[in-house]
This record gives sequence, C-alpha cells and structure tokens, in this order.
Amino acid sequence: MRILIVEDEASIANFVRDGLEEEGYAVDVANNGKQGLQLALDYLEEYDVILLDWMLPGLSGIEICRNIRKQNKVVFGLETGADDYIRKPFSFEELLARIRVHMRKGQTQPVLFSAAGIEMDIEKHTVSKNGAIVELTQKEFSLLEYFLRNKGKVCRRTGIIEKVWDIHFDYDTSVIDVYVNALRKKLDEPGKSSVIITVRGVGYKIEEEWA
Amino acid sequence: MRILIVEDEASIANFVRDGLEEEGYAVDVANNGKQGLQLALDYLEEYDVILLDWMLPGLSGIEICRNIRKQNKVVFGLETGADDYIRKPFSFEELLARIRVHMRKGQTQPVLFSAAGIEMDIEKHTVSKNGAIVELTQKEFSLLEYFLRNKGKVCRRTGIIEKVWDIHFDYDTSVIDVYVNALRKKLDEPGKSSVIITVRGVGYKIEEEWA
DNA sequence: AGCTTTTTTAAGCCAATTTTAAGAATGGTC
DNA sequence: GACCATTCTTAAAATTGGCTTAAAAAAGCT
Repeated sequence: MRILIVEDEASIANFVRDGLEEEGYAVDVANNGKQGLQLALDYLEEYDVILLDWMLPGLSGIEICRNIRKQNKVVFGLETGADDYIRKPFSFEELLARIRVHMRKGQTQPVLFSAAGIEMDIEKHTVSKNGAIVELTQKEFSLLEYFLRNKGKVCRRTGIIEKVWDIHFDYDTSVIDVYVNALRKKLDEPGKSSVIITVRGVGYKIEEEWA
Repeated sequence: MRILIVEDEASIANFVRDGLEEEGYAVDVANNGKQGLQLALDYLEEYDVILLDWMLPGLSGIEICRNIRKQNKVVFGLETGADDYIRKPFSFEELLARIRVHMRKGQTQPVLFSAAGIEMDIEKHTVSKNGAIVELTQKEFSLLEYFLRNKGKVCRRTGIIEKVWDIHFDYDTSVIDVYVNALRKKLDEPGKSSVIITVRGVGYKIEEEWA
C-alpha cells in the first residue's frame, strides 16, 4: 500500500510519514505542489491514497486535484474534487482511520492481529480470546490494538498516551493503568500470568508466545 | 546522552523531561532564558542536544542561540541559528524521532548491545545471558546499558553517576556499588570471574570477550 | 430530556525499587 | 604485618510506581 503526501511544511510531512510507515505503509513525500503533481501523474497507478495539503505555495491542492482529473479520467472519486478531507490540526489516529476506510474500498490489508491466544480483526472490529468473542469498549480496543501492533516490543507510557489518547503534553493521568486493568479483567485467565506484562518504570508489553 | 530543555511553561517542560528520561536520556531543565543560557554555556560540551523554546520571557530562544554561537565557535549547526525546529503543538514521538536523527548524525542507533555473553535489546527492553532471559530493574538496566555502550572502555564513577543517575556535583553515595553488586548477582556465573571488572580508584568496565 | 455506557479523575493501598548507611572484606603501600 | 583507602555486601528506610476502586464527567441512545 503506497501513499503520497504533498505537504510543504516539513515537520508535518515527516511526522505523518513516520507515523504511516510505522503502520506499514510505503510513503512518498513531495514538499511542493509542482513536485506533488509530477509524482501523482507519473505514478498514479501506484498510489492507493494521496494526501494533499490544501494550502500550498505555488500550485494549490485544488489545482493538483483538477490536474489529476484532467489528465486521467479513470481515477474514481477525484472527478468531483477529492474523496475526503480532514481539517488541520488533525489527530493522527483520525487520519489513520480515514485512510483505512479508503483503503478498504480497494484492497484489504493486515486487518488481523494475534498474540497470546488473542485475535483481533480490525475490519470486523472484534476481539476473541481462545476463540470466544470478548466485548471491548472503543478505548480498550485501541489500546489492545496498539499493544498487538507492537507485540514483543515494550510500549512506553509516553508512546501509548500519544498514539492511543492523542495527548501530547501535560499528561498526568492514570488512564493507562485503568484501561490495562480493564483489559486484564476481560482477557486474563485465572491462575495464569497476565497477557499484558508490566515493565515497571517503562510501560507494558504483550509477548508473542505465552503460557 | 544529555539534553538541556529551556522552556518556561512547567507543564511542557516536565512532560518532555519525563518522556526523555523514560527513553534513557539524562535531562536538565531551565525554566527561563537566562538560566538556560547560563547552563548552556557552562556545560556546552556536556549537552548532546539543546531544546529551546523560541518564545521565552526575558531572553528569547533566538538570543540564546546567538549567544551560544558568539561564545563558542565550535558548535556545529548552531552557526546559522539552529539545527532544526519543531512547531508547537508537537507530538512527543515526533520530537523523539528528530532527536534520534540528530543524535545519530546519519547512523541508525543500535537497538542491540552485546558483550561477555550478555545481549541487550533496547526495543524489547530485555537482557539475556547465554540465551537465558535475565530480569532487571530500571536502574539495573540503565547501568548495564551504559556499560555495554562503553564496552571495552573504563566507565568512571563520575561518568556513571552523571549519565545514569543524573547527579552532577556533590555526590557522596554508594549507589553504584550497590547496583554493580546487584548486576553481578544476576549476571555472573559461579567460579568464573565477574562480567563487570572493577578498576580500582577509577570505575568499572565490561570487556568484549570474556571467559 | 433522561437513562445507560464509556471515559476520566482521584485516592488509598501495596509491592517493588531505589537509596542510605554501616560493617566486612580487599588491595595497595610503607 | 599494619594501616589506609576503596570496594563489597547486607539490611533497613524511603520512595516511587502501579493496582484497584469508586465516583465524577462526558458521550451515546431512545
């Protein structure tokens, strides 16, 4: 899955690129409208999603949109401008969610995560433990998703609070503890060690294998 | 790795400090421009990265930048102002990524250290000896990390206390001894010589090879 | 609006970690 | 060997960080 970002402000472009790459997308960045249009036209078939900044020096997002439409009639959705838009400042999670929606229209991609007897289906938005469906709230789901995407690796509290809660500074809260507690209540089996391992002073992790 | 934060808003400063410390950096905070400049000039060599808020009461970020440049011509990158900038509100992950970029200066930061039969995986936050996982506390982990990052070289007590404990002056404590003792108990094998070698009057070291 | 569910905040508790402190052991020097 | 300085070891005190709850606040539903 390949995504093109057209964004002049390097900090935003890099942030989004890194985030998307972490999610497993292949990302190209154009830092001005001209270059963006060039790439878009040259490799149109390649891109599953194009993220256009609306305000660009020189060639604006709207103009790029029009140009793509003019040159290539086969592009669905773009005939009337764009498929979707999102206003700045936007949350990364929000952007990701939108991208997933659009992706899904074409091809599916890794929508299944598993570890420690847990299975998560992103598309169906379901979680099961040893085959049995487990009901999770939205936040519980997001948190578990984050753990599963990083299975084997330690998830630091700062990373969790940023990616799952979208809180950037000034975090002084015990939400994470509360939600880990909730997940444990729903996922752990009595007598066995918890699925979510605490790494004191650092964060939590879910191991691939588990007994 | 030592970082100086110059930021007047305590909430932001604390958040960033905590986050960076979790990542294993040693962090100092100055809450106004004057103090920031003072620290920056006094310990310029010590700091690997200086995070400057651009808007500060009294002495602004730009002025601090200029001053550092004026006083010390050897500082790379600062000649033309700053190495990089990031706009508020920024994501902590983004900041981390940028810091890593500047730290490594082109090279990627190793996530795996090894010596003397010990393997440390930074991402997974695990340590193993001869393949078997060894459980370490946060401080034990940091100390071992410091030794491994400097394997073959002597680690002086002052260096250790600065980088691992973040204590600068006036240190009168035997924490290091206590923690070296703890590490030895967890890592050494009976009959064999210790993995951590004492260099009397100086400090400790871990040798690459070891029997 | 009123009710339910979810999310967040707050506080007390407990356990693990970290630090302190003090005596024992070791190494170096005369 | 005696002496001093440094390091080792141990145990107890202090602190921190995470767990658990309950209640408040916010969001969703009918």
